[in-house]
Amino acid sequence: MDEYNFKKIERKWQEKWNDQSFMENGYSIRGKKYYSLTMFSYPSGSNLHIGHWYNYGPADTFSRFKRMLGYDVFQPQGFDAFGLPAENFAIKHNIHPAKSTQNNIDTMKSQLDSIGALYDWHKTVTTSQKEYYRWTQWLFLELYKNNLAYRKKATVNWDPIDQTVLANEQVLADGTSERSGALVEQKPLEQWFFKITNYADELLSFDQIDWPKKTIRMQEHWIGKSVGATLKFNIDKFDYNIEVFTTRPDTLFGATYLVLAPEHPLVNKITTDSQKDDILSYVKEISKKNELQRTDLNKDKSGIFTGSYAINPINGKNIPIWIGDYVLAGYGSGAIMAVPGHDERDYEFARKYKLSIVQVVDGPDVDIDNEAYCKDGIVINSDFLNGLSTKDAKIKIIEHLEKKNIGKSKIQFKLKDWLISRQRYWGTPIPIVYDPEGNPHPVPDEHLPWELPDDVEYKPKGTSPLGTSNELIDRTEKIFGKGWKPEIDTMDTFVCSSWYYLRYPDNKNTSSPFDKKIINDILPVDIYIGGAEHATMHLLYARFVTKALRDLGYLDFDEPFKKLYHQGTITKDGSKMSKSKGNTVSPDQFIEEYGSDTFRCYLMFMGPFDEGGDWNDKGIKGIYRFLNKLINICNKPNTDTSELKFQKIIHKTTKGVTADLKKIKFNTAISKIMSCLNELTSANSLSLKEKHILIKLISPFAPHLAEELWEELNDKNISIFNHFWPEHDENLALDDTITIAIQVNGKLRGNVEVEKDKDKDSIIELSKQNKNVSKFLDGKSIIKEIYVPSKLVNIVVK
RNA sequence: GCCGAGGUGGUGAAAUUGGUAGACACGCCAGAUUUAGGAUCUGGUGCUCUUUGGGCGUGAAGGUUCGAUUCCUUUCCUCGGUACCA
Repeated sequence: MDEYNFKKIERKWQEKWNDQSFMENGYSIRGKKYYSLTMFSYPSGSNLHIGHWYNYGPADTFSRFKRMLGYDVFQPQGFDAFGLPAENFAIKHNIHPAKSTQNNIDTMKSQLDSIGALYDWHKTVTTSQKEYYRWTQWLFLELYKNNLAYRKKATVNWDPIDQTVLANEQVLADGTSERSGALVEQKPLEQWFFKITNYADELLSFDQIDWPKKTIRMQEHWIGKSVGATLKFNIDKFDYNIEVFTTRPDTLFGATYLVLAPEHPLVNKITTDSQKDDILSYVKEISKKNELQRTDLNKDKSGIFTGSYAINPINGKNIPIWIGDYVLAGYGSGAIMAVPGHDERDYEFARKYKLSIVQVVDGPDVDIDNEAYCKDGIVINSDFLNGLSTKDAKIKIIEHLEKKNIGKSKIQFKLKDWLISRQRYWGTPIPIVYDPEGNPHPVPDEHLPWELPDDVEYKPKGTSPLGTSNELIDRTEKIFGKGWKPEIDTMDTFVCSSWYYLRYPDNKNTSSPFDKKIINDILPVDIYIGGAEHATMHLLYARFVTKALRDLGYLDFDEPFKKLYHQGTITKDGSKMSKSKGNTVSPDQFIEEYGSDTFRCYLMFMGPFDEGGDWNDKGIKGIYRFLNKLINICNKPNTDTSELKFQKIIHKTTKGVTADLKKIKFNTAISKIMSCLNELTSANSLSLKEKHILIKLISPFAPHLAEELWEELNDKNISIFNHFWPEHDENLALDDTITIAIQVNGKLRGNVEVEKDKDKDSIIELSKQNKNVSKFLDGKSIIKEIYVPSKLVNIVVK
């Protein structure tokens, strides 16, 4: 090759790879399936950013490697095309979202081509197309018919900017919307939910999957299982009772007051007249505060006495009932029994309001005058529980409570059902209609897809845009009868993405979402590569949907993604790239200057794939030099047989690169090839055999250049990716001589080069003779001689 | 606070059953080539000293060991996640 004309080469091979007949030429399917998936993207209309490249480029390198190892690699790509940005864009520019989305997809697709990834484009999906959302609607109806989708009035997270409801997962810790940044409000509305809580326990089992530990931890934490008991407290002078959940029933004798969440329904009913004013103003004050402000109260809990007393069921004592902001309405029953002696929060509250603290657990480092004792120990001051360990006391008291019918053991989850309705336009319509009495009915199959109407007023005004569509209303009445009304909410886009990986393999099926046999053959996904930010949303929803469909008989596996890998984040000057910070780096100028192969290699060379790194403009040059070096080496004259030392270098490199690639260690794999090329520069000539190996080693990293060199030096019409990955010859990969390090008292004093099978004694003898070593031995007595085979000798002297 | 990951040259980083710390690359220095610059090539490049050699060095302080980036204890810092879940 004369010069590295990457523009020409890259354009040429991107076209050829899109030609299915070329890619099938010489390719025999080798029977081992490999489903390699990256998280599909939202078609935004602007160019690909570094994040896309850092996800898709390395993932493609791994897929190509797997293909060359003989796997039948399935690597699809598609578009998560419903969602707010398209709708907001439509509002702003007055373009129909369907149109702008399609434009964006076209741009995005050609952009994706520039990465040069081997995508099975004939298996693509676009979630906003009716050919796809028809089956998202099917999914909804299947769940609905099987009691896994339901409607209820709920206090929900309302985003006042986007004018829609958000899932809990979309509300950030500070109480703002993940999307719009608005402070989220609480609003009671009729909403659709998926019953993900039915699967809470099974979702906690990660036995079958190879996922990053931190992601598993996050899901565990999100699901939040805790084991304890619920118990009922009667209220003195009232006919109500308060139910609480506790993980420490063993400390019931130490419960000295109850606390209700300010929103608890009994608050109004049990507040005594003397406390009414205080309680009302407190509740009012709390309700004005948003989530952020309430969390900020962290350090300073507040509360008010209701004036009423509950009766501790275990000892009959009257204990005051308070309301307090540290009790959450949304967890458990919204009420707690406070055991200040053995709970930090209750302790703090009790101290502040001078409530009594009773110690009921004893342990080695108890200091009840200064802090709560929250550890296990021996139960005291608790009548029949005295002397038991807290563990045994739990069992015993639950038995007792159950017998007396005042409590029972209970497992509580933090996980809530998945709220899927959205008051927005650009999403999958919920295929439900209401009869004149207001009862919901599924839209029958023959009317699916239940199409998204066109004649809507997009502008958000607090009710769903679909409500403005005359067509939808007419359609509903025409099909179902006068007085029938359509559901006007659409689905959360996470519903679309919860099953797209099931649709790829059978994307053109018009009679079902997918063929069971096809799916069972190719799923689960063997490797799923994407950002860690989806840990508790998409990845949890997808697991739920897979399990639900399994139980409904549509597929036979338990988990969608066998192996999960999170690529790291590429930062700029130490912080995340974002438009608002103005620190984004566009790949375009680097592609222009160095080409796509160089760019993607550089991303992989920067550091470990799962750690990401900080972007530096300068380093990319080294990769460009490296690829040019490869061209120079391939340009060297051909000989029949390469010199032995060069053969050895290449086999050693093959061994190392293969091992690194299997471990997804792209950075070290590339550095090994670099070292290899550095050594090969001194060769006057090389055989084609060695050149072929070299090109293959680089091919997953720089696929365009490799194809071009391959075409030049080998098969004219068969892609290098239809050939097998090279295997190294172990004998050639090993060195004949090895360098042994010589230490005296653990300090390096010299080296000695020996044949690889030299015996221990003669190596030690040779070491002692080393000039620099011997001077550290003079006049000393040798205490110990340590020999680490093929590594080092350590002589210990005194 | 809790959970997870991490801290190694001027920079990105290598180094795993504990065995030559800094591979590979950027940058920098010197040389070659060039009218010059750029590009390319060759050599050097952890710090330091009394430099054919030595001392120090993987956030800090201890410990185990013939030998520690690696194992143990204590501690500091950074990043990601989470946040009163009873």
